[in-house]
Amino acid sequence: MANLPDHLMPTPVGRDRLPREVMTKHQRERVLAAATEVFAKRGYQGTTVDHIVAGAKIGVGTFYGFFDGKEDCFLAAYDRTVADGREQIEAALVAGGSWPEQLVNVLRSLLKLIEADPFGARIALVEVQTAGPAALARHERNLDEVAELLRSGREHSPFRDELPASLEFATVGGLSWFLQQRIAVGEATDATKLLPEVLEIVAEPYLGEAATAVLATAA
Amino acid sequence: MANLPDHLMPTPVGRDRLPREVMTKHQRERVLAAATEVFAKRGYQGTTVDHIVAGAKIGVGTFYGFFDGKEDCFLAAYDRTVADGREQIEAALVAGGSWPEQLVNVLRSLLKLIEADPFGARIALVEVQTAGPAALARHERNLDEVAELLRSGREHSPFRDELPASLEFATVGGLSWFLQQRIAVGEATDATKLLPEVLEIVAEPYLGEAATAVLATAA
Amino acid sequence: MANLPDHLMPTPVGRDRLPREVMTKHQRERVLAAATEVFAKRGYQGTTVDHIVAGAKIGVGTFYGFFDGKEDCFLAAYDRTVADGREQIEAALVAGGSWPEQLVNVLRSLLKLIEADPFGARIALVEVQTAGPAALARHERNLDEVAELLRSGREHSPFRDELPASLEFATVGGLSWFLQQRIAVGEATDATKLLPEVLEIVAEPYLGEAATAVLATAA
Amino acid sequence: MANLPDHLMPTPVGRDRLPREVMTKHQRERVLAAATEVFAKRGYQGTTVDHIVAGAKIGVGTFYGFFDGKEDCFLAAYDRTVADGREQIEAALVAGGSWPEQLVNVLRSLLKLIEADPFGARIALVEVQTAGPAALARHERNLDEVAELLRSGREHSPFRDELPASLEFATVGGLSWFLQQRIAVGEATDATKLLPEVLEIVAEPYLGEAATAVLATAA
DNA sequence: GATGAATGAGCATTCATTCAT
DNA sequence: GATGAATGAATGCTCATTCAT
Repeated sequence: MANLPDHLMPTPVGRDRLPREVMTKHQRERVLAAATEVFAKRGYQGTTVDHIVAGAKIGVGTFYGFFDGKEDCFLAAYDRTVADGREQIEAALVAGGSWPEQLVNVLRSLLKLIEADPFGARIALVEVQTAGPAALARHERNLDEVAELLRSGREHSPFRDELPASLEFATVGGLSWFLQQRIAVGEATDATKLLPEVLEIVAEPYLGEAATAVLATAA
Repeated sequence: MANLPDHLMPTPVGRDRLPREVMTKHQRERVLAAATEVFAKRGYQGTTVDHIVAGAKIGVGTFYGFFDGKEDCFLAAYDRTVADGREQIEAALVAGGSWPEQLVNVLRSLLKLIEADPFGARIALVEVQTAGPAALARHERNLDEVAELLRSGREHSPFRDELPASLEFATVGGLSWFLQQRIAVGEATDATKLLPEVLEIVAEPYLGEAATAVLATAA
Repeated sequence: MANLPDHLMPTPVGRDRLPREVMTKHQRERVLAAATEVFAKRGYQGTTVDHIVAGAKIGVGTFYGFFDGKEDCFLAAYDRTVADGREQIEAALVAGGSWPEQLVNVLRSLLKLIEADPFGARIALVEVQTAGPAALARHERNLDEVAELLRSGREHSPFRDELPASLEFATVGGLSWFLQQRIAVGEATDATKLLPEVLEIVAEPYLGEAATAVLATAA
Repeated sequence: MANLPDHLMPTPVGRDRLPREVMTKHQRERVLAAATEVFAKRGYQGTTVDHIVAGAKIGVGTFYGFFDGKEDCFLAAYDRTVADGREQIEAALVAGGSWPEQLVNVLRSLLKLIEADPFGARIALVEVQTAGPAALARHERNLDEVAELLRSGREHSPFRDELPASLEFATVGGLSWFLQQRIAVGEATDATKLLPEVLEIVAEPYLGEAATAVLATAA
C-alpha cells in the first residue's frame, strides 16, 4: 500500500496534524478517485451524482462544493488521470536513448499506466467518448497532441519520404481503438502483454517490420 | 423525387389501396427516417421519445407499437442505415475489377453514402458510440467485419509477408476515427473529397506509397 | 351544488360523453381550483408543487403539462380569480342606478365574492404580494385599474374641487389593506358585514359623512 | 464619517481595548447593517444565509451565534430599523408646536429616514410583507400603533365629529401602500419631495383641503 | 469565540412508458 | 390501429444548519 498514488491513499484517521487546506485538497483527490471508479464501473451516463457521493462517502452538498455538477466532476477526473499519465510518460522520455528506444519506453509506460489504474484508463479512453461535447473536445485535443508528438519521429524513419500525410492521425485513431477494445474486454490488467501488438501498430509504419520485431523482442 | 430511397417517400394520402401490412411497413420506415434525423441532430442522449414522435408526426402510442423504446428505435435506425450501406457497397464490389480497383470503388461508395445520407452517417459512426452497450456491441461487430474483409486483401499485397497482425484492426480504427472527426466537423457534405486521404489510410499499407498515389490520381 | 361555479364541480365519473378538449379544459379548472385552495392555506412560499398535485389528485407530469411551474400556476390561479371577480362586478355595474348606488353595488359584490370564494380572496389580496415580482406587477396593475375606475366618480362628488390628487391611490391602498387584514384574521366568511366600514373608507371622501351614512343604512 | 450612525462605523482594527461585550454588540450591529443591505437588494426570499455572511464578512458559525436563522436575522434587522426610526420620529415630536406642525414634522422625519436609509426603508415597508408570518405580525402591530397615534389627533380636527371610524386604518394602509410603491420604483432617494402628497393623504382628512395646502407650502 | 467544511432533507423538473378512449 | 393525457420514478441541485477544529 505504501506505493499507492497519493490520491488513492485512505483518509488518515485520528487527530490529523495537517493544515486545513491540505486536508481539503486531499479530500478532493479522494472524491476524484472514487468518482473515477464509479464512472469506470457504471459508465458516464449510468452514473448519477448520488452514486458518486455514495462511493466517496460524502454528502451531496460536499460534492457540489467541489464540482459544478456531474460533468464538471467527470472532466476533473479525466484531467487528473491524463495529467498523471502525462507525467509518467514524460518521465519515460527523460530517460533518453535513441528514438526507437524512447518510443518503446513511452508505449510501455502507457501500458503500465493502464495496468496500474484500469479505472483511469477506462475514463480516459472509453467513457470520455460518451461524456458530452466538452469531454470529447478535450479527448480530441489530447489525441491530436499525441499525433503531433508521433509526427516528430518521422525524421528518424528510413521511410520518411514515403509516409502518408494522415499516418499519425490514423495511427492514433487505431491505437486508441485497439486499447479501448481491449480495456472494454477487460484486458487492462494484463496490458503490458499488448506491447508487441502496440508496437506493430505504432512503430512499424516508421521503422518497418524487421526493426520493429527486433524492438519488440528486446523490450 | 422519383429516385428518393423508399423510406424517404412521403406517406401516400387519401384512401390507401395498399394492403395493410405494406402500409405499416412503410409507416415504420418513415418513422425510422425521421428518428435518424432527430438522433443525428440532437445526439442520442439529447433525444427524447417526444422529439422523435414530433419529428415523425405520430403519437407516442404508435411509437411504442413500433419499438420497445428509445434504445430499440435507435438500434433499428442504426441497423437500417448499415443495411442500406452494406447493399450499396456490395453493389460496388460486384462491379468487379482488380483488388485495388475494388478497394477504391468500395471506399468511394462509402464516401458517397456519407454524402447522400449525412444523418445516417452520423448515426452509424458517431452517435452509435454513445447509445449504450448494445449499440456499441453492434458497432464493434460491424467494424470487425470490415476488418475481416480488409484482411482478405492481404494476398494481393506485395508486402503480404511483412504486414503486422493487427494492421486491419488499426486501420479500421484509424479510418473510423478519421471519418467521425470529419463528420463531426461537418465535412460530410463534401465527403468524396476525402478519397485521397482515405486511400492513404487504408490502401497504402497494402500497396505502398507509389501505387496508392497512382490509384488516387486515377480515381 | 347546482350553482357552484363551473370549476368547482367535481369531475364527472363514468363514461363521459364530452369531447376530449372540454375534458381537458375542465381538468385544468379543477387543478386551478385545487391550487387556489392550497396556496390560500399554505401561502405561496409554503406551497410546493407536490402539495398542489396532491390536492388536485394528479401526477406531477400532468401538472407540468398544464403549467410551466409553481409561479405560472399561481399566476393562472390569480388571473382566474380576478377574471371571475371582474365579471361579477361588471354585472353589478350593468344594473345601473345613480353613481352612489352603483358604488354600493360594486362594493357589495366585492364582499360577496370574498364570502363566496375566501380562498380566491386570499390569493388575490394577500398571497399575491409574496408570489414574486410578476404577481406583484399584476396586482399593482389591477389596483391601478380600480383607482382609475374610482377616479371617474369624482364628477359626482359635491367636493369634487377639493379632492386631493392621490385620493384614489390612498383609498385603494387603504381598502386593500383593510380587506387583507380582515381576511387574514379570518373574517372572510362574514365579509358582507364589513360593508358599512368599506363604505366609510371608499365612499365618504366623495360623498361626505351624512350621505354615506344614509347609503350604508339603505344598503 | 464622524456622524455616521453607530452601526455603520467600521470595526476598529488592531488590539481592541474595548470590553468584550461592547465588541460583540458592535459586531452584531455591523452584521445587522450588512444583512439589511443584502435583504434590501435581494429580497427576503432571494437572500440566503451565505449571502449575508459574505456581505458581513463573517463565518456562518458566527452568524448562528448571533441569530437563530435567516428569519430571526430579518426580524432583528427589521426591529433595528424600526427602533431607529421611532427614535428619530419621537425626537421630531419633542420639538413641540401645534398638532398640525407636529404632524408635518413627523412626516418630514419619516421621509428623511427613508432618504437616509433606503435599505432600511425597503426592509420596513416592502420586504417585511414577504418575510413570513412573524414579520407580517410585527408589521401590522407597528402600523396599528401608527394608526393609534394618528387617532389621537382627531380632537384637533374641525371635522372631529364626522370622521369615519376606520379613517386611521385606511389612512395608514394608504400611506404605507403609497410609500412602498415609490420605494419599489426607486424614489427613495428623493423621498422628501413626496411631502405634499403625503400630507394630502394623511393630513387632509383631519384638516381639510385649504389648511393642508397652507401646511404643505409652509413646510 | 470564530470558522467554514460537511451535511442531507427538500424541491423543481424531466421523460420513458402506460392505457383509456 | 392510433392517439396523447396522465403517470411518477428518478435526478440534479440548493441552502439552512451543525460541529470539529
